[in-house]
Amino acid sequence: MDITSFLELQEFTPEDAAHIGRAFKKETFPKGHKLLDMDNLSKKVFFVESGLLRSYYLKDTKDITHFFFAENAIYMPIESIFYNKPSPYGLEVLEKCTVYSLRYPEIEKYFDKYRPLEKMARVLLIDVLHSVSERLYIMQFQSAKDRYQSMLHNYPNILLRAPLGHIASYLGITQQTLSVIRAGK
Amino acid sequence: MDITSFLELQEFTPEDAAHIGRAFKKETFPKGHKLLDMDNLSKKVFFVESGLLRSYYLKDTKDITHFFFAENAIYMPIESIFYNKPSPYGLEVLEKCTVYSLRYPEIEKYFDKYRPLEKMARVLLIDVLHSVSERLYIMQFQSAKDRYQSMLHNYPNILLRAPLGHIASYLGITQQTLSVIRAGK
DNA sequence: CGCCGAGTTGAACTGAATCAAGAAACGTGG
DNA sequence: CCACGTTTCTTGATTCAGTTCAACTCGGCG
Repeated sequence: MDITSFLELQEFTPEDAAHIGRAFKKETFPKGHKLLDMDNLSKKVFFVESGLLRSYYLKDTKDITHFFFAENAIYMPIESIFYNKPSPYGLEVLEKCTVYSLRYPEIEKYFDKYRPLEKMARVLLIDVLHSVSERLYIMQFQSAKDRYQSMLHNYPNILLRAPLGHIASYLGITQQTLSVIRAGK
Repeated sequence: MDITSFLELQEFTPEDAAHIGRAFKKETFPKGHKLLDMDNLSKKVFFVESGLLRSYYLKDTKDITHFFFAENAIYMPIESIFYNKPSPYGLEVLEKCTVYSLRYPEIEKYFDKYRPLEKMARVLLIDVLHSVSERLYIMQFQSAKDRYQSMLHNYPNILLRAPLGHIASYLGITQQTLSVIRAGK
């Protein structure tokens, strides 16, 4: 879905949606491309039209997947945007993707003119909080197998599209363990 | 610290701080008192002047501490406030406490009149997001001993004030394990 | 004095990590 | 289209951190 259609679903009139949508830059990137490096300060907000991405970081020397972003997902580096600090997370393309991007300060300028935008920003923040809270719960109490089941339930499509190693680190288990689980008992 | 003094630290003029502060209800509760029951819908926002509280929920039949709240902390049931759903968390007094409370919809009414309030609400949300993210990281990668050390570093005072069982469930380990860790070696 | 909740300690068990190979799939160039 | 290296995935043996279960200690308090 393109960004204008997406905005139309968020209480914006078609005209406003089109106008805001035009402010974003549309780009296409190949598999393997790094949209953001780790420990970089960028205030860009990304909207994914198609494809698959992941945010990641290094724990000791291990590459850990922090989150996956597929169609219609939004990624924003909270640290950099609101605290003006480098974000520990990099952003990498797993499947050739088309994304829209715009720096947050530019978006902020539209807040006064387009009222639903500010609400949308807050809802987005709460959604992120929500998914992190859910993740915390899953990590704290579920066994490796249960975590896999949770993911199967919440993001079945990603399971089919992302490499096993990335999924394992996202779930906080080793690739070997995930392989065993997937083999089913 | 009383709520008016707290607000004065947040970009409010003393007059505005006093005015907003007066809208809150100040109450004192004894140890053991339940301010909120589990699975209840309440939109109250709490500011802790003194004492210690914890939010908690039941996992299977086990009582799990979700978070501790001490002096100057703010608690708000995000689920109920923003999604109008019952919150799974209860709120219990661990040490006799004095708290201020006001329903979120009332606070919202002040948004237009007192501009910094909206920003404060957002900063608060981001702070919560921050602490949950940090917690997720700790849970995902730190050993039981490291988690204890993290808590010793981040909230040394709570370690001294809360019962061991509550701290253990907060850290996602059993009381026995925590006891062993604390014994050092 | 004996009870009660809170904390400690130890033995046996277990889920998942680690280490170590090997099998499959994938893509790139000849 | 095949050959080769690289990346991805599977499988098994061993090890270890943390759980569970169960008994025991300690300090209040009726």
